[in-house]
Amino acid sequence: MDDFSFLKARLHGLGLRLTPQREAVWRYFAGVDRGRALSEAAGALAAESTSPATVYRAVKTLSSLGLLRPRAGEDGEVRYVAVRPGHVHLLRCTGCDRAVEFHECGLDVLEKLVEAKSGFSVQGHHLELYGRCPDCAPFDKISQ
Amino acid sequence: MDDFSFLKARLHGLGLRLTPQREAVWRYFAGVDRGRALSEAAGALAAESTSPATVYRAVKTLSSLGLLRPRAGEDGEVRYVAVRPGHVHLLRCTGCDRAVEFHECGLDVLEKLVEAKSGFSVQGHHLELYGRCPDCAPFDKISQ
DNA sequence: CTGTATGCAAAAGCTTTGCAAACGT
DNA sequence: ACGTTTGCAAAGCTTTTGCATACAG
Repeated sequence: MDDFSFLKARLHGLGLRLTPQREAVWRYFAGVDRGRALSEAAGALAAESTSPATVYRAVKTLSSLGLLRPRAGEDGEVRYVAVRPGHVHLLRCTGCDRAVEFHECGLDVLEKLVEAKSGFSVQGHHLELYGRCPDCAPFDKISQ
Repeated sequence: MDDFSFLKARLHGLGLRLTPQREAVWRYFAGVDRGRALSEAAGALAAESTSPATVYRAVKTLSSLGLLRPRAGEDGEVRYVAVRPGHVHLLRCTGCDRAVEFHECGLDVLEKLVEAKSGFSVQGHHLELYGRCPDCAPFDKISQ
Protein backbone atom coordinates (compact mmCIF):
# COMPACT_ATOMS: atom_id res chain seq x y z
CA MET A 1 0.00 0.00 0.00
CA ASP A 2 2.99 2.31 -0.38
CA ASP A 3 2.78 4.06 -3.70
CA PHE A 4 4.96 6.61 -1.98
CA SER A 5 7.48 6.57 -4.77
CA PHE A 6 4.62 7.36 -7.10
CA LEU A 7 3.55 10.18 -4.82
CA LYS A 8 7.07 11.48 -4.58
CA ALA A 9 7.53 11.49 -8.32
CA ARG A 10 4.33 13.40 -8.90
CA LEU A 11 5.29 16.02 -6.36
CA HIS A 12 8.81 16.38 -7.66
CA GLY A 13 7.35 17.05 -11.06
CA LEU A 14 6.20 20.38 -9.70
CA GLY A 15 9.28 21.06 -7.65
CA LEU A 16 7.51 19.99 -4.48
CA ARG A 17 8.62 17.61 -1.76
CA LEU A 18 7.16 14.57 -0.17
CA THR A 19 7.16 15.60 3.48
CA PRO A 20 6.05 13.48 6.43
CA GLN A 21 2.93 15.62 6.69
CA ARG A 22 1.95 15.15 3.08
CA GLU A 23 2.59 11.47 3.41
CA ALA A 24 0.39 11.35 6.50
CA VAL A 25 -2.40 13.10 4.65
CA TRP A 26 -2.13 10.72 1.75
CA ARG A 27 -2.09 7.69 4.04
CA TYR A 28 -5.13 9.02 5.86
CA PHE A 29 -7.22 9.26 2.73
CA ALA A 30 -5.81 6.17 1.06
CA GLY A 31 -6.25 4.09 4.17
CA VAL A 32 -9.98 4.40 4.51
CA ASP A 33 -12.59 2.95 2.22
CA ARG A 34 -14.79 6.02 2.24
CA GLY A 35 -14.26 9.69 1.59
CA ARG A 36 -13.47 12.10 4.36
CA ALA A 37 -14.27 15.74 4.87
CA LEU A 38 -11.47 18.23 5.26
CA SER A 39 -12.43 18.99 8.82
CA GLU A 40 -12.47 15.27 9.67
CA ALA A 41 -9.00 14.90 8.26
CA ALA A 42 -7.75 17.94 10.13
CA GLY A 43 -9.15 16.57 13.36
CA ALA A 44 -7.76 13.09 12.89
CA LEU A 45 -4.32 14.21 11.82
CA ALA A 46 -3.93 16.65 14.67
CA ALA A 47 -3.17 13.52 16.71
CA GLU A 48 -0.35 12.77 14.29
CA SER A 49 1.11 16.18 14.87
CA THR A 50 0.03 17.76 11.64
CA SER A 51 -1.57 21.16 11.98
CA PRO A 52 -4.91 21.96 10.37
CA ALA A 53 -3.37 24.54 8.09
CA THR A 54 -0.97 21.96 6.77
CA VAL A 55 -3.72 19.44 6.21
CA TYR A 56 -5.73 21.96 4.23
CA ARG A 57 -2.72 22.91 2.20
CA ALA A 58 -1.69 19.32 1.57
CA VAL A 59 -5.16 18.29 0.44
CA LYS A 60 -5.23 21.18 -1.97
CA THR A 61 -1.86 20.19 -3.33
CA LEU A 62 -2.63 16.49 -3.70
CA SER A 63 -5.98 17.37 -5.17
CA SER A 64 -4.44 19.57 -7.83
CA LEU A 65 -2.21 16.64 -8.72
CA GLY A 66 -5.29 14.52 -9.19
CA LEU A 67 -4.35 12.22 -6.31
CA LEU A 68 -7.33 13.19 -4.22
CA ARG A 69 -10.71 13.89 -5.70
CA PRO A 70 -13.49 15.90 -4.10
CA ARG A 71 -16.95 14.38 -4.14
CA ALA A 72 -20.16 15.92 -2.85
CA GLY A 73 -22.44 13.74 -0.74
CA GLU A 74 -26.20 13.84 -0.89
CA ASP A 75 -26.05 16.23 2.02
CA GLY A 76 -23.83 18.65 0.15
CA GLU A 77 -20.77 17.93 2.21
CA VAL A 78 -17.52 17.51 0.29
CA ARG A 79 -15.43 14.45 0.95
CA TYR A 80 -12.11 13.66 -0.61
CA VAL A 81 -11.24 10.20 -1.86
CA ALA A 82 -7.81 8.93 -2.75
CA VAL A 83 -7.48 8.09 -6.39
CA ARG A 84 -5.29 5.19 -7.35
CA PRO A 85 -3.61 5.14 -10.71
CA GLY A 86 -5.73 3.64 -13.46
CA HIS A 87 -9.35 3.81 -14.36
CA VAL A 88 -11.35 3.32 -11.20
CA HIS A 89 -14.96 3.75 -10.19
CA LEU A 90 -16.65 3.43 -6.85
CA LEU A 91 -19.73 1.65 -5.64
CA ARG A 92 -20.71 3.38 -2.46
CA CYS A 93 -23.05 2.30 0.27
CA THR A 94 -25.77 4.83 1.02
CA GLY A 95 -25.95 3.47 4.54
CA CYS A 96 -22.40 3.49 5.86
CA ASP A 97 -20.61 5.22 2.99
CA ARG A 98 -18.18 2.36 2.61
CA ALA A 99 -17.08 1.80 -0.95
CA VAL A 100 -15.66 -0.83 -3.23
CA GLU A 101 -13.91 -0.21 -6.50
CA PHE A 102 -14.70 -1.51 -9.94
CA HIS A 103 -13.05 -0.95 -13.27
CA GLU A 104 -15.23 -1.87 -16.18
CA CYS A 105 -17.74 0.72 -17.33
CA GLY A 106 -17.95 0.61 -21.09
CA LEU A 107 -18.55 4.31 -21.35
CA ASP A 108 -16.16 4.99 -24.20
CA VAL A 109 -18.91 4.31 -26.69
CA LEU A 110 -21.25 6.67 -24.90
CA GLU A 111 -18.58 9.34 -24.84
CA LYS A 112 -18.25 9.25 -28.60
CA LEU A 113 -21.99 9.46 -29.02
CA VAL A 114 -22.49 12.41 -26.71
CA GLU A 115 -19.48 14.11 -28.19
CA ALA A 116 -20.99 13.92 -31.64
CA LYS A 117 -24.35 15.21 -30.49
CA SER A 118 -23.13 18.10 -28.35
CA GLY A 119 -20.09 19.47 -30.11
CA PHE A 120 -18.10 19.20 -26.87
CA SER A 121 -14.83 17.37 -26.84
CA VAL A 122 -15.16 14.83 -24.06
CA GLN A 123 -12.19 14.43 -21.75
CA GLY A 124 -13.47 11.86 -19.32
CA HIS A 125 -16.17 10.96 -16.88
CA HIS A 126 -17.08 10.54 -13.28
CA LEU A 127 -19.17 7.52 -12.52
CA GLU A 128 -20.28 6.33 -9.18
CA LEU A 129 -22.78 3.65 -8.38
CA TYR A 130 -24.58 3.69 -5.08
CA GLY A 131 -26.58 1.14 -3.19
CA ARG A 132 -26.57 -0.93 -0.04
CA CYS A 133 -23.72 -3.05 1.15
CA PRO A 134 -24.48 -6.47 2.58
CA ASP A 135 -24.28 -5.13 6.13
CA CYS A 136 -26.61 -2.21 5.62
CA ALA A 137 -29.20 -3.84 3.40
CA PRO A 138 -30.91 -5.61 6.31
CA PHE A 139 -31.79 -2.33 8.01
CA ASP A 140 -33.96 -1.33 5.10
CA LYS A 141 -36.53 -3.87 6.18
CA ILE A 142 -36.58 -2.70 9.78
CA SER A 143 -36.53 1.08 9.79
CA GLN A 144 -38.81 3.16 7.67
CA MET B 1 -39.92 26.66 -17.69
CA ASP B 2 -42.54 26.56 -14.97
CA ASP B 3 -42.63 23.13 -13.39
CA PHE B 4 -43.95 25.00 -10.41
CA SER B 5 -46.89 22.68 -10.05
CA PHE B 6 -44.41 19.85 -9.91
CA LEU B 7 -42.44 21.72 -7.30
CA LYS B 8 -45.54 22.46 -5.32
CA ALA B 9 -46.67 18.87 -5.36
CA ARG B 10 -43.32 17.61 -4.13
CA LEU B 11 -43.30 20.08 -1.29
CA HIS B 12 -46.87 19.37 -0.28
CA GLY B 13 -45.96 15.74 -0.04
CA LEU B 14 -43.95 16.64 3.05
CA GLY B 15 -46.44 19.14 4.41
CA LEU B 16 -44.34 22.03 3.12
CA ARG B 17 -45.36 25.06 1.11
CA LEU B 18 -44.26 26.61 -2.12
CA THR B 19 -43.38 30.11 -0.99
CA PRO B 20 -42.19 32.97 -3.17
CA GLN B 21 -38.73 32.56 -1.69
CA ARG B 22 -38.51 28.86 -2.46
CA GLU B 23 -39.74 29.54 -5.93
CA ALA B 24 -37.09 32.22 -6.38
CA VAL B 25 -34.41 29.80 -5.25
CA TRP B 26 -35.64 27.16 -7.65
CA ARG B 27 -35.81 29.63 -10.52
CA TYR B 28 -32.31 30.79 -9.75
CA PHE B 29 -30.82 27.33 -10.03
CA ALA B 30 -33.05 26.14 -12.84
CA GLY B 31 -32.42 29.27 -14.88
CA VAL B 32 -28.69 28.85 -15.30
CA ASP B 33 -26.88 26.19 -17.25
CA ARG B 34 -24.18 25.67 -14.68
CA GLY B 35 -24.13 24.92 -11.00
CA ARG B 36 -23.94 27.63 -8.40
CA ALA B 37 -22.41 27.75 -4.98
CA LEU B 38 -24.59 28.46 -1.99
CA SER B 39 -22.86 31.73 -1.31
CA GLU B 40 -23.35 32.83 -4.91
CA ALA B 41 -27.03 32.07 -4.65
CA ALA B 42 -27.33 33.90 -1.38
CA GLY B 43 -25.65 36.93 -2.86
CA ALA B 44 -27.71 36.96 -6.01
CA LEU B 45 -31.02 36.42 -4.28
CA ALA B 46 -30.44 39.12 -1.73
CA ALA B 47 -31.38 41.47 -4.55
CA GLU B 48 -34.68 39.63 -4.84
CA SER B 49 -35.38 40.21 -1.18
CA THR B 50 -34.61 36.76 0.05
CA SER B 51 -32.38 36.58 3.07
CA PRO B 52 -29.29 34.37 3.14
CA ALA B 53 -30.73 32.23 5.89
CA THR B 54 -33.76 31.51 3.78
CA VAL B 55 -31.67 30.65 0.75
CA TYR B 56 -29.62 28.20 2.75
CA ARG B 57 -32.75 26.66 4.21
CA ALA B 58 -34.49 26.46 0.86
CA VAL B 59 -31.56 24.82 -0.87
CA LYS B 60 -31.40 22.24 1.86
CA THR B 61 -35.08 21.56 1.52
CA LEU B 62 -35.08 21.32 -2.27
CA SER B 63 -31.97 19.24 -2.13
CA SER B 64 -33.52 16.73 0.23
CA LEU B 65 -36.39 16.45 -2.22
CA GLY B 66 -33.91 15.60 -4.93
CA LEU B 67 -34.72 18.75 -6.89
CA LEU B 68 -31.27 20.21 -6.47
CA ARG B 69 -28.16 18.11 -6.48
CA PRO B 70 -24.80 19.06 -4.98
CA ARG B 71 -21.74 18.50 -7.13
CA ALA B 72 -18.11 19.07 -6.21
CA GLY B 73 -15.93 20.88 -8.72
CA GLU B 74 -12.28 20.02 -9.33
CA ASP B 75 -11.44 22.75 -6.87
CA GLY B 76 -13.53 21.17 -4.13
CA GLU B 77 -16.23 23.80 -4.17
CA VAL B 78 -19.78 22.54 -4.05
CA ARG B 79 -22.25 23.77 -6.60
CA TYR B 80 -25.89 22.89 -6.80
CA VAL B 81 -27.61 22.08 -10.06
CA ALA B 82 -31.34 21.89 -10.66
CA VAL B 83 -32.47 18.41 -11.56
CA ARG B 84 -35.34 17.98 -13.95
CA PRO B 85 -37.64 15.00 -13.60
CA GLY B 86 -36.44 11.88 -15.37
CA HIS B 87 -33.13 10.20 -15.85
CA VAL B 88 -30.66 12.95 -16.61
CA HIS B 89 -26.90 13.19 -16.86
CA LEU B 90 -24.66 16.16 -17.42
CA LEU B 91 -21.80 16.88 -19.74
CA ARG B 92 -19.91 19.68 -18.15
CA CYS B 93 -17.32 22.00 -19.58
CA THR B 94 -14.09 22.02 -17.59
CA GLY B 95 -13.44 25.52 -18.85
CA CYS B 96 -16.57 27.50 -18.14
CA ASP B 97 -18.58 24.94 -16.17
CA ARG B 98 -21.50 25.23 -18.53
CA ALA B 99 -23.39 21.98 -18.96
CA VAL B 100 -25.69 20.18 -21.32
CA GLU B 101 -27.91 17.27 -20.45
CA PHE B 102 -28.08 13.84 -21.96
CA HIS B 103 -30.23 10.85 -21.18
CA GLU B 104 -28.89 7.62 -22.58
CA CYS B 105 -26.23 5.86 -20.57
CA GLY B 106 -26.79 2.13 -20.82
CA LEU B 107 -25.58 1.50 -17.31
CA ASP B 108 -28.32 -0.89 -16.27
CA VAL B 109 -26.29 -3.81 -17.55
CA LEU B 110 -23.22 -2.66 -15.68
CA GLU B 111 -25.27 -2.27 -12.51
CA LYS B 112 -26.32 -5.89 -12.64
CA LEU B 113 -22.77 -7.01 -13.19
CA VAL B 114 -21.28 -5.03 -10.34
CA GLU B 115 -24.14 -6.05 -8.11
CA ALA B 116 -23.39 -9.70 -8.70
CA LYS B 117 -19.69 -9.27 -8.07
CA SER B 118 -19.90 -7.13 -4.96
CA GLY B 119 -22.91 -8.38 -3.05
CA PHE B 120 -24.22 -4.83 -2.81
CA SER B 121 -27.72 -4.07 -3.96
CA VAL B 122 -27.35 -1.24 -6.43
CA GLN B 123 -29.83 1.61 -6.15
CA GLY B 124 -28.62 3.94 -8.86
CA HIS B 125 -25.71 5.90 -10.22
CA HIS B 126 -24.21 9.29 -10.71
CA LEU B 127 -22.61 9.83 -14.05
CA GLU B 128 -21.10 12.97 -15.36
CA LEU B 129 -19.04 13.47 -18.47
CA TYR B 130 -16.65 16.36 -18.67
CA GLY B 131 -14.82 18.00 -21.48
CA ARG B 132 -14.56 21.22 -23.42
CA CYS B 133 -17.45 23.07 -24.92
CA PRO B 134 -17.07 24.55 -28.39
CA ASP B 135 -16.30 27.97 -26.93
CA CYS B 136 -13.63 26.83 -24.53
CA ALA B 137 -11.87 24.26 -26.69
CA PRO B 138 -9.95 26.89 -28.68
CA PHE B 139 -8.16 28.18 -25.58
CA ASP B 140 -6.49 24.84 -25.09
CA LYS B 141 -4.24 25.57 -28.03
CA ILE B 142 -3.24 28.98 -26.78
CA SER B 143 -2.58 28.68 -23.07
CA GLN B 144 -0.39 25.97 -21.61
C1' DC C 1 -55.92 28.30 15.65
C1' DT C 2 -51.77 25.61 14.53
C1' DG C 3 -47.77 24.63 12.38
C1' DT C 4 -44.80 26.36 8.85
C1' DA C 5 -41.70 30.08 6.95
C1' DT C 6 -39.09 34.28 7.13
C1' DG C 7 -35.75 37.88 8.60
C1' DC C 8 -32.64 39.63 11.62
C1' DA C 9 -28.63 39.48 14.08
C1' DA C 10 -25.65 36.83 16.80
C1' DA C 11 -23.00 32.65 17.19
C1' DA C 12 -20.50 29.00 15.50
C1' DG C 13 -17.49 26.73 12.33
C1' DC C 14 -14.55 26.08 8.84
C1' DT C 15 -10.81 27.66 5.96
C1' DT C 16 -7.32 30.84 4.71
C1' DT C 17 -3.43 33.88 5.46
C1' DG C 18 0.82 36.37 7.29
C1' DC C 19 4.89 35.59 9.24
C1' DA C 20 8.92 33.66 11.44
C1' DA C 21 11.25 29.43 12.15
C1' DA C 22 12.67 24.83 10.35
C1' DC C 23 13.87 22.00 6.71
C1' DG C 24 15.74 19.70 2.54
C1' DT C 25 18.76 20.04 -1.47
C1' DA D 1 22.28 29.95 0.62
C1' DC D 2 17.70 29.25 -1.45
C1' DG D 3 13.22 28.14 -2.08
C1' DT D 4 9.86 25.16 0.08
C1' DT D 5 7.13 23.73 4.15
C1' DT D 6 5.37 24.10 8.61
C1' DG D 7 2.96 25.84 12.86
C1' DC D 8 0.87 29.32 15.21
C1' DA D 9 -2.50 32.56 15.82
C1' DA D 10 -5.31 35.95 13.79
C1' DA D 11 -8.46 37.19 10.22
C1' DG D 12 -12.06 36.23 6.98
C1' DC D 13 -15.78 33.75 5.35
C1' DT D 14 -19.61 30.94 5.01
C1' DT D 15 -23.26 28.69 7.28
C1' DT D 16 -26.23 27.85 11.16
C1' DT D 17 -29.30 29.04 14.96
C1' DG D 18 -32.62 31.39 18.26
C1' DC D 19 -36.34 34.02 18.43
C1' DA D 20 -40.14 37.05 17.34
C1' DT D 21 -43.18 38.07 13.61
C1' DA D 22 -45.88 36.95 9.48
C1' DC D 23 -48.33 33.77 6.92
C1' DA D 24 -51.18 29.76 4.95
C1' DG D 25 -54.55 26.24 5.46
